[in-house]
Amino acid sequence: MEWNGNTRSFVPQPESSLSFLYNYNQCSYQGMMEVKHQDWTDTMFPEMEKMMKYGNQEKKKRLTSEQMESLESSFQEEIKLDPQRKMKLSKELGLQPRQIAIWFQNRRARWKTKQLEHLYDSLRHQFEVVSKEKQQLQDEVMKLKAMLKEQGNSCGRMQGYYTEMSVEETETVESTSEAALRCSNREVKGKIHQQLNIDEGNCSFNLEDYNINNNVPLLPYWPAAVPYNYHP
DNA sequence: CGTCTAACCTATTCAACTG
DNA sequence: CAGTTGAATAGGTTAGACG
Repeated sequence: MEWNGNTRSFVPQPESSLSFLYNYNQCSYQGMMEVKHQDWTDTMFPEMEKMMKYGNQEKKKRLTSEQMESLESSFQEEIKLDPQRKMKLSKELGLQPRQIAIWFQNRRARWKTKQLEHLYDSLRHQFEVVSKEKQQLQDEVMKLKAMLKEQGNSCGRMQGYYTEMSVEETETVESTSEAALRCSNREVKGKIHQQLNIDEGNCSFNLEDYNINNNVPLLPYWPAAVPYNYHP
């Protein structure tokens, strides 16, 4: 099948009488309805599916850097592809609309994977901070307990009073530190909830919106302007 | 309300590329 | 040549149009 002069090895050129089956993308490019490849091959032409899979006459080609750049900048503007933009890009880049759609689909998948990686890093960092806080507070409680015990021992006459006080104070200190921990945990939970809510498969925002609307930036290492295939 | 269709998703495949 | 990347496929879900 021809893709802008590029070809794929596992989809051999058909006999001319059957060429319409292989040119469904061409049809859609001319404004006709897109037909899913699997619809034709799986349900109507299983033998042809074999031919298409195991034929080895054509080569799968990658997009040119110009095509990639253009698609990338379009993706940065808006991660979803509306039909007009698809047709515009298709004409500009000399690619089939289906190719444009697939590129955006794959690009969104890569974007989401990156976002999850950054979310994981961010949450791990927050967890480390909270754990450190917890340890510090526990150390503080231990120190205060030790101090109270020491005071109790050195003042025999007031022992009963201090012993009583130490229990109360200990409880106060412990409840204060626990409250602080609960507060921190709530903050983290809130952030998790907030960030997991952003994209459950239906996102209607662009990258800029995403960065602005979230307190914890998820793209510090992968800014909108940097293409996904950029490796410094 | 059920059916159809288009667009989307995730998971997977496999050719092309790379170290 | 094994591992990685990315274009494309497979199969499922969902939303909207329509009778």
